[in-house]
Amino acid sequence: ERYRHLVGKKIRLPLTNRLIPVVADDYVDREFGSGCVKITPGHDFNDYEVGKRHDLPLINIFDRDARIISKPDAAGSGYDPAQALAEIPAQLRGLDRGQARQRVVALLEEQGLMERIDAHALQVPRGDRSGAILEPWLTDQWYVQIAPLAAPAIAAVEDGRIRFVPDNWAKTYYQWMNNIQDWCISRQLWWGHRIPAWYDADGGVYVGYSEEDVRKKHGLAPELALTRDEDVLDTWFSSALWPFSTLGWPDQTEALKTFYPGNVLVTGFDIIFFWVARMIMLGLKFTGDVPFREVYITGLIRDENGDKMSKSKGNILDPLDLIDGIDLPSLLAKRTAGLMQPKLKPQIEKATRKQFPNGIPDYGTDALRFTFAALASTGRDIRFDLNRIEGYRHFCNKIWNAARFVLMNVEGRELAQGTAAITTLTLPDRWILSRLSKTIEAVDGHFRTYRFDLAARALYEFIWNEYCDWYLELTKPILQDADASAAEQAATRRTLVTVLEALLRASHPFMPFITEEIWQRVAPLAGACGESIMVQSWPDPAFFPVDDEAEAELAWIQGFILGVRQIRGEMDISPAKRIPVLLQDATANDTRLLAIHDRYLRELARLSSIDPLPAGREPPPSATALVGSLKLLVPIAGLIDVAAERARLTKTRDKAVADLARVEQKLATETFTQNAPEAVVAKERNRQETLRRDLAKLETQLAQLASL
RNA sequence: GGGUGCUUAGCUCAGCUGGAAGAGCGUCGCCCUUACAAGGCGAAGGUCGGGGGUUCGAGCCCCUCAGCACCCACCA
Repeated sequence: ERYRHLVGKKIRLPLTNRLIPVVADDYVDREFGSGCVKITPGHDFNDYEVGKRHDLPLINIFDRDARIISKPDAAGSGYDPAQALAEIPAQLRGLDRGQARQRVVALLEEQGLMERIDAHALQVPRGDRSGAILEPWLTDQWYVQIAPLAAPAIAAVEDGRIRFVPDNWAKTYYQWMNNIQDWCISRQLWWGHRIPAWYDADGGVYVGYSEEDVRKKHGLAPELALTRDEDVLDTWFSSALWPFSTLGWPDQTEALKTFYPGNVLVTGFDIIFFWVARMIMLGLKFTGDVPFREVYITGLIRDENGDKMSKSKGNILDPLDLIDGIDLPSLLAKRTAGLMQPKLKPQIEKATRKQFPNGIPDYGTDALRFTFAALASTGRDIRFDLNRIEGYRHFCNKIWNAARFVLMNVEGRELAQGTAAITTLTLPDRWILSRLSKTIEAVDGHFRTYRFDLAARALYEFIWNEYCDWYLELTKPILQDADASAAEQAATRRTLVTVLEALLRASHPFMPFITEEIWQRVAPLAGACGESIMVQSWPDPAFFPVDDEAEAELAWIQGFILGVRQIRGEMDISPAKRIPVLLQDATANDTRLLAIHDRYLRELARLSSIDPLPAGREPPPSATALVGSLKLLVPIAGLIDVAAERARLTKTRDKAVADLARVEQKLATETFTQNAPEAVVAKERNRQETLRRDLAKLETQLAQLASL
């Protein structure tokens, strides 16, 4: 190696005249520059390590304002402070670091020692708020020895006394805890818990709860002057004391005994190290028990670009602004106020103008809250999308309107009471009660597993797609039909209210305000009493009968109506126009259901008539839909375009052909029929049959169209 | 350098123990049908990042490659 002959010798450092040793170390990249570097163990992390390996002295040349020292400083070790000062050229003393660096270069040039200067990019640490370059500086700090705290804290998660939800976060926790360093707990800030250490004039240190405690503990004379350490505790040390700050300690207060440990801690994954782990360590240390049983870890809200929201980046969304709305000028002012780096202001303004050209509309508290619940899936990033919150504002509106419909139809009218409320239930009543029961059950389950997104979705789907889209529509033929019996109408009204009241209670955790508002009017009709929905019990799924038969029958009705609607939609037939429908191949069950439920089909599908195709009669040219084996025919003469219907049927046929081919191939594979569970095979067989049947009907229909 | 996670419809994301690809928003048609046009009805749109493997069967399990993100960093 180039410089091997120099290792072990000493070099006289220019400017300071100090003799320094030449050492060899892997840290230096020999390919870079001269392959040599001057080491400064007192002011660089990497150099500090090198210095430690070669036993170099730590020399401090900065004061606390990062100026070159102008008087002896005790910081550092292995070198005489007075000599360190003496070696610094007089014209550098007291200079700011930046100026000092330039002066050093100038001095070297003056002395003819500068060969050349090459520009290169180097990585210097910067303060993340101010952007200022950081200078490592040797100081005395307080440390907590971590190993004795960490071991029990690791064990507590390993043996299940603490459970992370989702549980893969335990890995993150272990990763950190297994590699944890001793903890520097002293901070040079003016706000915080002060370090409980006192010094006497000779540098003696005494630690205790208070000065009084310290004097007693160490038998110090009252006249001995003590000064308390100026430093404060690390924020996370103080935070880790949270259970005790709130419940009391070191005394075993009543509150501590009652409420410690808590059930669940809710926090973001970025806080696992900072807060969760430290609370566990200190909790175990001081009480012997864990501070909580479960830790529910949420994702982090990010902006539309996926960036973490932060004040200094100016991409924060204030929840209040989403609730109440904010105009653009106010939003701009808010995002650019008090910036640590004012130069970012134009950039932030530009981005804000682009993203919110009209400010932010007022979405309301409920919409915001529901949105957060819906977004709380198991992922780690949540990209905040205003479209989502807008959608859920519409959902709030939907509930409001549904409630209006219910109140309009129920208030001041007769409701079924007692057994009549059960015995006279219509099919839609039985169906919606069954669906309600299952929905609550599902929401219940999702709450238990902290899947607020799935719980929110289950409610959303039930309320919008089942209660509003189907049930409310299905009540209209009954409530608005002069021929419907009073008993039926009363039962329907009862069910409208019962289901609404229950779904309000189920939705209340997600949408506290709108549910309360509506509940106040609905509760008396539902026979519920109480001051507020807040203190009502959670709906019990067992209270609403599950009725699979009703669900099956209603599915048939839906299939029928959807079939007609599809024809209508594809053929561009006005929803207002009533059309006739003919039926072919009706089974006994089809005929039975038709007879009972005819009114729902007529109204929801907007039909003028429903007639069986007389036996032996050739069907007229029609558009077709299948409900099971039942064939719906909408005569198309003068109504629709034959080519369009042919295209539509062809598409359906092609899909059936493809599906059938796949199923048959599957069933032809011996290994499948041998190895797959019977239920799965049976399902495929069933599907094969259905597809064959449908396909036959579709082919017939297509042939018929072709003959036109 | 070590670790963790992500990649599914134009966008934002679900998809539970492997058994026929889903939602919202957006798009395209038809509708102001007396709860709701912030709405109703219908439709289009995906070779589940690439490649291998295990399996009768893979969005899901294993390996590998690519891209992205985050955490820790004297040490892993």
